[in-house]
Amino acid sequence: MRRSIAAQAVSGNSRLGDPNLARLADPELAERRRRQIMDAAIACFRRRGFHQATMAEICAEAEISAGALYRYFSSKADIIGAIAEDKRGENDEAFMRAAEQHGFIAALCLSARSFFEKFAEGDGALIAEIMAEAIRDNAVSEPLRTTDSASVQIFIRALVAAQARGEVDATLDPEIATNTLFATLEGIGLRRAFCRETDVEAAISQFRALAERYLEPRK
Amino acid sequence: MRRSIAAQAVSGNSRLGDPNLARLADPELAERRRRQIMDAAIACFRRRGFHQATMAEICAEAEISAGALYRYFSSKADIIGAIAEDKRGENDEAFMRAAEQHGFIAALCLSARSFFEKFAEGDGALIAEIMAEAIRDNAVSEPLRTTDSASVQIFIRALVAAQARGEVDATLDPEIATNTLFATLEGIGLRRAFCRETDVEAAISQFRALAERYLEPRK
DNA sequence: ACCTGAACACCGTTCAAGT
DNA sequence: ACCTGAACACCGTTCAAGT
Repeated sequence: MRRSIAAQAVSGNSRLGDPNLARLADPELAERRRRQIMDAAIACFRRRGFHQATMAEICAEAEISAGALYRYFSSKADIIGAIAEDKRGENDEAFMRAAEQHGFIAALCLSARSFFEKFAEGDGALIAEIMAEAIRDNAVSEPLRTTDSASVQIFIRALVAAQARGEVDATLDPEIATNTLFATLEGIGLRRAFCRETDVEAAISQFRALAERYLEPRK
Repeated sequence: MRRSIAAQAVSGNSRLGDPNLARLADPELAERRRRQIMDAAIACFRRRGFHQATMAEICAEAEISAGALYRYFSSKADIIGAIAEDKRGENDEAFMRAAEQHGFIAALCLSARSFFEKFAEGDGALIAEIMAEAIRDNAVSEPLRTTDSASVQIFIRALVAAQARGEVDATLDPEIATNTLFATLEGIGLRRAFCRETDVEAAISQFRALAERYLEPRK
């Protein structure tokens, strides 16, 4: 998902304080270069993984020199952080519409599908690597948490609406429940990738069964 | 958890076919050296992470030369694989006893506690890195899956017993339910590490609420 | 300002030489 | 057989020099 420069400026941009990147004159060129490098890096990371892919490969793929790359990203970890930040929130709009039209659980399963499809396409290890890098490195996780929070807020709103409709148990704390759902989604995706199970439909029905029982109104 | 040489030989040992390691004469020395290297690596990985820790550091910590290390492990990934394999199943015995005495869900929360404590102690990134490495590299994941299967089998047996007692919904498929519980455990641990939430009690109650609702008998 | 690419520092792995 | 440690191949990052 491409994001406008305005959107970049609004959300937490970890590069603002970087002295190395402070003297970029043309913001449009900067955005184009970042996009160019990120696209190249995505291709390389998917092919070989974050730690296997080399900066030389990314430079070749982006048709740029190493020196130029480091004008726009301060490190390899910075690139993966930007990629992850960019990918999050892609499905938020689709989720919101689906939640209004088909209910919370149906919308949840729609998000689950697009998430599980990434694992089936072989992005599982990359997602785990991003996770590891984010847990280890605050510089990676901080901007990611900002984006994550935005998604969580959207899901919380939809969950509260579903509780008001009686679709979801009203005694659940909306924030905890949302975080739990996000956690189970990631957990199921990672575990299935670990077990080499690539059936997306099976993953969705596994997640759906869990979500339905968790969210079901008690009496 | 230290495992006997016999146990090593029984479970899937990925080194058997390695030509480099074929001519180890004294199996007792080999086991001692492997232990020595793994303990040193655990210390280094915990301090600095899998990719940050260098082989030189591990060699220094283990008081062994680089050449000697490579007699017992074929690569850095091989070491993390052996560590992960070694750590799995540590709690299986404790779980089994607790399941018989205090019921399935209580035993589950006991396992959850020791798992979440690892995250609180700062092993979250390492667990994610092991996950990533296992997803990416079959040589890492194969022995891990063997150990994982053994744990799953134990939990399945306890789950079936709990279903027979009416403690857990009998319509749940035991294998799917067990895998789902493992996935949610990992997912909650990783997500909380990502969010920098280190409260173990909160993690357990989050997991317990999910597990209780998921497993509760329907009518 | 923006870029290039050689140079630097470092790290995983190997291998000739020693006991 | 078991070990050492220098050497090798490679990679992330920097920086002097060019436009």
